[in-house]
Amino acid sequence: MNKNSGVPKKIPAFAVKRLFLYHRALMESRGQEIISSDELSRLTRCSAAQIRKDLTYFGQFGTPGRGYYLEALKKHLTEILGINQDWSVALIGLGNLGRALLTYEGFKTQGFKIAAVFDNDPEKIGMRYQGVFVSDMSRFKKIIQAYNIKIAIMAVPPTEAQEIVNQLSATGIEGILNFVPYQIHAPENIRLLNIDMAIELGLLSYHMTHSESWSEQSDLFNNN
Amino acid sequence: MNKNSGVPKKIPAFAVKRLFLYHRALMESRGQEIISSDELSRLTRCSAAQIRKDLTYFGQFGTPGRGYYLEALKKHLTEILGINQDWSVALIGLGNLGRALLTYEGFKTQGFKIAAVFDNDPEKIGMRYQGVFVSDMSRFKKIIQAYNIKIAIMAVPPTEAQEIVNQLSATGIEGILNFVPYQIHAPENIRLLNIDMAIELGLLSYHMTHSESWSEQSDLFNNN
DNA sequence: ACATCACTGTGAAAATAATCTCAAATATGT
DNA sequence: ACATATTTGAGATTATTTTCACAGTGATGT
Repeated sequence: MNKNSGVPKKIPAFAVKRLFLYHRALMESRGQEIISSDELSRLTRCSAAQIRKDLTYFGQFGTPGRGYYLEALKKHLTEILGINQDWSVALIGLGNLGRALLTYEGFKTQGFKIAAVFDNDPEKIGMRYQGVFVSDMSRFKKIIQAYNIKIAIMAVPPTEAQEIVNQLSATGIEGILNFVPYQIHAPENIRLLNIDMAIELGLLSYHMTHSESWSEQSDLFNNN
Repeated sequence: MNKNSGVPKKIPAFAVKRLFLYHRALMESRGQEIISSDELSRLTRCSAAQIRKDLTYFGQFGTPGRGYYLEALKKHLTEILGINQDWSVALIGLGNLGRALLTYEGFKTQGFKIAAVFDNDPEKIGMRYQGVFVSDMSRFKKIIQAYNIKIAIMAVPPTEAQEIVNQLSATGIEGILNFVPYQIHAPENIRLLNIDMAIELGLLSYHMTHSESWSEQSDLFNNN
């Protein structure tokens, strides 16, 4: 029926997130030709059945009686998740968090490269950090289009965030990874994904004090 | 039936996460006595019905025909989420990300205070950063117990992460907010919550290139 | 006092996601 | 060539979460 025929219709949002987890676990695995869903289950703490089902949303990659060929599966996941292609991203805001994100190794390994940095501090504009030139925010459009940037990482003070998102709308940016702990409203043409570290910490503490009423295998704790 | 009778049995994990969102939106609201689920819906992009249902997991806070008294609801959420109490947390790893987390304002506003910092760089040990003393990791137990710390934020190199988690097990730490992009296995007595910034970025790019096959109102994008 | 309006709280229905099961497929050993 | 052991793939089942729809409730105006 659905043997690799393009992209199937309904893929659970969570399945994709888990696929990234599987991918990472596979990348950490070395020196074996084959890996079974059961082994991968132990590595990721996802059930073997779930792993198999998640994979079948995208095709048939396994060999019954054997398992999955490690390198082949890595390759498939890399393609499915789009990690094979490189992305140029813009970093907006070069405060403490911004500087940390600029040097963050994790982005590079997934093909993300910070190609442009924006700030509105005159002291920083014109400087280079980690080899990347810092531009004034008034030059958003020109630079984002010049580098064909589709994704922005936002780490600015809360008061500035909404205005920046509004401005980004006209630049060709299609997605924003937002670290600003403030409720932002994104225009239609932009996808906004929030990482709120304070909320995560709050969630952890809530969970610690209320573990009884919370299913042990909560998604929040397995898939994040 | 279940009128404030302690904590109800089954609360969806996501409901709690959304409660944090509601709380933040309320904190950003000023100058009105009452707010309706409909107004809060516009602020948070969660449906009004969902807001009402989420709230009723914890009690009845509204007034039919009116809405919710803003200050009273803030207070209730603050209590439910445990934001009224202060938490001392430990920061492990004082690299670029660690330093950014040390100065992150978002934690403070939710009652989290970084009371101890650990690193194994001799250059940093013994120094003060942001007024907090940096200790050697060999002194985990003593310091964590002295400050009655229950939560650790981990931002160390991937190779060290698992070993540190193993060590934390004996210190009284009950929860870890992990920023290390590596599959960590936590012992029974520790709750591990991962924030993988690279995966989030990957998820965003996947979503951008596959928006058709993805429900617009995906949880991953609304509740994070 | 009564009618009207507005909005909550909640059971029921729908949608979504996870788990269970097992037939089918493949390798391995005899 | 056949029996056995293993593991996938996927339909069926179960569980969970969200949405729907409206009865019930408090406020307001006449």
